[in-house]
Amino acid sequence: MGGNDISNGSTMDDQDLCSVRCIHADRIAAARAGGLPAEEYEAMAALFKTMGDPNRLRILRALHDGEMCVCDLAAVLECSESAVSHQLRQLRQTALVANRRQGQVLYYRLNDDHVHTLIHVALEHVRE
Amino acid sequence: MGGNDISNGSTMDDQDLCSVRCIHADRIAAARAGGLPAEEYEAMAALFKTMGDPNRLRILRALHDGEMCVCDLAAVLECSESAVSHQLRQLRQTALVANRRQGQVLYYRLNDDHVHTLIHVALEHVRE
DNA sequence: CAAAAATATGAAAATATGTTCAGGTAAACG
DNA sequence: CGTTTACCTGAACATATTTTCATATTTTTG
Repeated sequence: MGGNDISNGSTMDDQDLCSVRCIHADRIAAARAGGLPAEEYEAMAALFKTMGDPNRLRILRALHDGEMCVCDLAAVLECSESAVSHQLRQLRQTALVANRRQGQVLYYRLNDDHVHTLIHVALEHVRE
Repeated sequence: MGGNDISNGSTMDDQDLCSVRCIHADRIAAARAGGLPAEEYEAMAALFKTMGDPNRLRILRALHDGEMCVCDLAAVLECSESAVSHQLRQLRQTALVANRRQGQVLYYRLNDDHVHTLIHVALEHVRE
């Protein structure tokens, strides 16, 4: 931590704010160059974080079969409607679900096919 | 909440622990029947939760180009090696990364192709 | 074999997340 | 038009997560 310089053995066209010990400067530079913009990491993290809860996954799986209203989902998950509503908000904010009003009832549905794919791949990974 | 019975209009072969208001008993029963075992929701949630952090996503993206050691990753993420090590443990526990020892250095790599697919689909979703 | 280097680990502190509780909207229906 | 029904929202509490700091472990090197 004593201001140790990096063991630079190649070109570093990016800014070299590397104030810690470095072994492979080339790969570090490459990884920095190939990195995504910060907003995309944030947006993807928000998406995955939203899917990182068993109850929200249950909601998504239930909606896979067709649209459902809030109290239906509460019944499926066996929890309060308020809890479901809070979770649906997160799912809405990450564009995983959308809703449609019919009279007093709001019907929720999956927003697109990405959800199916994500759950399918995750299941494959988990089951191996 | 006063012990209201469900508006049952179809067969409910499962146990009916539905003590809350229900509108569409058919869909509730269907969703319950089509549900996955609890462990699979838990495992998938653990997977997505692990991917639900910008820094861990940066690690995964960096490893996409090839294996890296801990201090390299710390340099890329511009954070402490201890923090990286803690995050790598989570990534190991969800089988997203694996490592290989060469002398003093541990080289980390992506464990399988699921990671690529998940990140690819998530990016698509986020960018639309 | 002792010292150095790379990484792992445990505990503590700061922050984030999920649920419940108690109201608050918006639409329908008498 | 007021009441009912379905849903939303904010605050508060409990729990989980992330980072830092100090220390342990593992492998090389002199």
